[in-house]
Amino acid sequence: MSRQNLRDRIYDTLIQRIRAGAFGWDDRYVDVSVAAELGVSRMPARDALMRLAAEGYLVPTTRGFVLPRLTPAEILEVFELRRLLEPRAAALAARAMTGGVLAVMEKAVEDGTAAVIAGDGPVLFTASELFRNAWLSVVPNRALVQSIRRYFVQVQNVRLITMREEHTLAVIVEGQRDLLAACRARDAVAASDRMLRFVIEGETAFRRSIPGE
Amino acid sequence: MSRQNLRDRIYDTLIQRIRAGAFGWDDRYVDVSVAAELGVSRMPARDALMRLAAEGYLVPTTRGFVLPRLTPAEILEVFELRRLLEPRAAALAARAMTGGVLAVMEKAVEDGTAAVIAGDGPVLFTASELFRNAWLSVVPNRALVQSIRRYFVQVQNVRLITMREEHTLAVIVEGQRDLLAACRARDAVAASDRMLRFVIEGETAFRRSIPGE
DNA sequence: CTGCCAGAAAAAGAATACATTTCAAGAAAT
DNA sequence: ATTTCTTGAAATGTATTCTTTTTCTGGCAG
Repeated sequence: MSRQNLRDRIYDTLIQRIRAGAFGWDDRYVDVSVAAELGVSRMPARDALMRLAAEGYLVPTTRGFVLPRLTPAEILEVFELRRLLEPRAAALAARAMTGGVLAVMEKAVEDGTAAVIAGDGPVLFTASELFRNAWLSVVPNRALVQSIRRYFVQVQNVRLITMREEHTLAVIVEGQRDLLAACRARDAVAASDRMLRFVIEGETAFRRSIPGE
Repeated sequence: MSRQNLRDRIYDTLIQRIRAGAFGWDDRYVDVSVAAELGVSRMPARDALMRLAAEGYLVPTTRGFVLPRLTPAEILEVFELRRLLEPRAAALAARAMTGGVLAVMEKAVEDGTAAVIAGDGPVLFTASELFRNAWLSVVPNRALVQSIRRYFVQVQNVRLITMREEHTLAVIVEGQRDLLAACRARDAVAASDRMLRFVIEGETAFRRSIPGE
């Protein structure tokens, strides 16, 4: 769905890169560079960057836009948010689940399972994103989904760290499989419970990975 | 707090107007007009307007920026978010409450009480905002606070509607008074419960105000 | 009288040019 | 050798101008 105006096209391009993890912590986005690379003038690039900053995906510095560097404490704050929002969202999704979305989720779980066996973190990362986008798409509360999406970039950044451990990979796919089962059964309660457990497991794994804790 | 760059100054000016209700439902903000009025060029005005749009204060149309017209369904979605987040936030605030913030809250409740007696909606509106900003400022979870702040613009828009009823005004101040008491006692449980009740009361009042429901 | 089409005007999108700020590297002085 | 000041490059902020898109209006035809 290519939009008409350059601003949104550049926004889409950049956010894809950020989500894909193609953008490092030491890299900087500068409007002129982005504009030159994508063959437009500064203004659309600037608009896109400022929008990304307003949404929390980037932070503006006096020397380019960079990824927000989160302290462990801030990441734990996000986990608290996840505990509050995602169980409910999963419950709503399970209740409103459709066959088409279910199929997408099944495919993602299959790919994720294969990735775990192969020990391939990046592939599992992509599959997780597909899985998540699938069930979020049927949640009948746009405000709730938007809130979840807003912080989820940061969740992905954390995953890139914690997913280096063998055990974590298995936990992720296991959670997805159970959530899929709950959605297939339209069981909102089971979906809620499993999602809460999933978030807590993620938090536990993260706490383990903090050096000084 | 006069910022350095024009963009933020204009942003502050416009958001004040919006919050004060000085901007009507049929009015439009156009960058050239704003720029001419405030004596700057189009770009800072444009940046400010786009930021306001990104934050949900305005919606961009092909003929200027206007106030968002939320459907009742969308507003109810926000109420669901509030039920999920605000009780927890209130609990955290009560536990972490400080004397200085408590004083601000007390002052806001006093002003609000006077406003209810005088039947002055706008003054209560301002007092509510002060009250809310006060307790939010001590919540030790910035991600949570940010999520709440993001949707709160829409809450305020709803309040401007529902606060026309006499009864609603009293309910708001009553809720604030109880919440203040819970915070003073550092009682997180009471704060959580009262906040949940408060949100539900607001939702109920709103449902009543919907014509076709 | 009504409906449709064309043209004008208004507003946003985009590009370019100009100004200001900030960081950092290097030189000079202590 | 270290610190501080100067200077310049890099990046952001602001302004102006041109282009594109959309809407409103007026006139013409059915």
